[in-house]
Amino acid sequence: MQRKRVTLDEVARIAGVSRATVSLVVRKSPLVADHTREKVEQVMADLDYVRDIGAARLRNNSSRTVGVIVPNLVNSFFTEFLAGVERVMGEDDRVVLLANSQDDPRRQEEILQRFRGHGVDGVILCPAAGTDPDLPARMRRWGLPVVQSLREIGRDATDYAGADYIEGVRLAVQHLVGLGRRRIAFLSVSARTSAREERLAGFARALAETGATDAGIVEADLTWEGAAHSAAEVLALRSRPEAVLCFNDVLAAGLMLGLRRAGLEPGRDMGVVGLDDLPLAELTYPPLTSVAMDPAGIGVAAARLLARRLADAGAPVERSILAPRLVVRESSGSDAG
Amino acid sequence: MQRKRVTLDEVARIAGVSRATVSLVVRKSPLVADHTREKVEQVMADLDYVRDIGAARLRNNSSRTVGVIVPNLVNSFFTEFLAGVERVMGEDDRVVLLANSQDDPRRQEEILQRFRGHGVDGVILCPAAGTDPDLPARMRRWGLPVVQSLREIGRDATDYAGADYIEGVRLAVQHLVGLGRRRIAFLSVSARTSAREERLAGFARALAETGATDAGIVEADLTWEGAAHSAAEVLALRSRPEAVLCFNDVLAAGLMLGLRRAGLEPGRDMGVVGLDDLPLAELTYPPLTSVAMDPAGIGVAAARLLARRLADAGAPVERSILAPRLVVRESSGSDAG
DNA sequence: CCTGTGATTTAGAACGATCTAAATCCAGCA
DNA sequence: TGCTGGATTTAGATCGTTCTAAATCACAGG
Repeated sequence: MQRKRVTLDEVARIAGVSRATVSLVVRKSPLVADHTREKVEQVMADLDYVRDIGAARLRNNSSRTVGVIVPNLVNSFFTEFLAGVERVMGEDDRVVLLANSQDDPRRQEEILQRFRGHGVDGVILCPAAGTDPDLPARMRRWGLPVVQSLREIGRDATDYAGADYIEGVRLAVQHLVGLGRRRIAFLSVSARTSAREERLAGFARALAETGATDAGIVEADLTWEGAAHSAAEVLALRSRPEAVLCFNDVLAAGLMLGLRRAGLEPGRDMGVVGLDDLPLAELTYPPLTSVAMDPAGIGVAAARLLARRLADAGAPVERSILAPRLVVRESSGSDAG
Repeated sequence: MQRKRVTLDEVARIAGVSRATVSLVVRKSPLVADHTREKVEQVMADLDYVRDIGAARLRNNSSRTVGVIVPNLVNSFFTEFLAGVERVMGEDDRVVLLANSQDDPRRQEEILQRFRGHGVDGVILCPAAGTDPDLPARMRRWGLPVVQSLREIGRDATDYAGADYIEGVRLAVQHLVGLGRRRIAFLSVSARTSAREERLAGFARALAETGATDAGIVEADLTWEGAAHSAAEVLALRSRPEAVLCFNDVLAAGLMLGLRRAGLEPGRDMGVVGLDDLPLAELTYPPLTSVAMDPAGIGVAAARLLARRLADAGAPVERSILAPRLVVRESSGSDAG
């Protein structure tokens, strides 16, 4: 059923040149004479020739394929990230192999093996929570270039693209303190990742800098339902917080729902700030104050880092950290309030 | 720099058997004797052998790779769809090549050529608006199996997985009419796709069935900002609608924002119903009544259809249409109101 | 001890490209 | 004419796997 492929050989035969010459034309080598090139290109167009990249890779070791592993696909943060990666790779005539680790290191391992089997040129990895710290070293042993992104295992083990979470948290805390809300709680997630640690560290540091008080740290599942349920826990904290800073916008939106169910008005009775500034932030009620992390930009940066590493395997390890930006809406409460 | 691959040959040499035998072991053929199999498997594990799927495909024509083309990645509808596809493919030890057409037929064409070059076994396509109706036929000529999903070019040209949009719209209209809201407007998108046509057709049919009146059709960009702006247009319709049915939840959320800006209370002053039931629907204020289309389930169905077609190229064309489910929240207004 | 049979194993040719090294072409010059 | 050198072109090996067809093995039966 499968129609037989048009091969270099056929093109060569019909164009009356050798296979090697056609190969040179395909690769746009300057070695071929103009009239030959034109003739060959004409034939390729006529026959609808499509170069078999797998066969090419077998010989020259470049599949123009990169793998991307994200821990989930429902949080639009990762999706926008992915869109950024995909755009750059597409421009560069590369193709993205996508896989979802579901934040499970075992699945992640299987995926990596599959990627190896497919001969990917490199991988952009957002490591699953609980990933073996040895992974970057193993990948190096495999000869598989990798860029970590959004999260990180073993600092400086590989190139890395992310946002400055610490600064992001600082912006949020400063904003709240500026509004007069000094008792601040943090709504965190349970999955242990570098992103979590950084945000928590940033929280502690920002409290110290601004002199605000730590009203406590509450953990929730990374779903809006989980966050909604945690509202009770937040309200039961020894010293009732004046504001809650949330690990991300999904949690923040869920928390606001939970607060409202408890009869409170987010923004007025309790300041709520998210992190990430997903499109969602604008649509909640009240609109959510958040810190934009530009996931698409991070994706672009990660893709560029990988492209650079593929071009030069020996380049020094590089980190690309994007600056966050505070987006004030209504959920943090107004100055007057 | 790139570590040399461990090949079948090496494994064979060390295990003291032939390349062919190792190949049989890799493919779990029942032809090899148990003690041989064990010996070879041991060596493979020791050497960390990874089979080169590209080389395999070159010989046997199965890359265990499928391409997926979606028109965008920011709408979480497509992401959940993708997650469903990815899950099934992963279980089946296949890998997903992802690409984003940005609803541009030219980009889509480039992507398809790239996929062809990579030797994908098949494609799951959500055709870009404005795709040449001839595309399915061309793909057939290429010998490239395809399943269309979510949208469709040329009914019955290929396998198709989607939701019953017409029924979904009917559910929504019936619900609104049941609440006593009989003058209903439709907030649509501008991009011409089969999804749009179906929903519009469903709207007309549902109006006829229920005896509700068509308050008009308004078009917006497929962004929440666009929908927010269109609120004015909705309010200016000759006969002011009692409810608005929206092409999807993103538009519905934006519309509610626009209505509130105009001083109206969605749900009370104007019923709003979305389609798709994204996670977002629960987080808007008021929570959005919507029709669940189960995008992940559609993704699963699409993947299964493709797997089936790959197993049997001659199978009859099949359509897999999921039933929608109305999810009543508050934005449609209460019975009492 | 030879032969037939089913169970295993294998040599060697594919697959479709790229690479290397060498061949051929062609003008310019002695 | 014959030689030289740069510009083009090419033959043939090669990448890592699978396929085909045939070889080999082990053992039962005669």
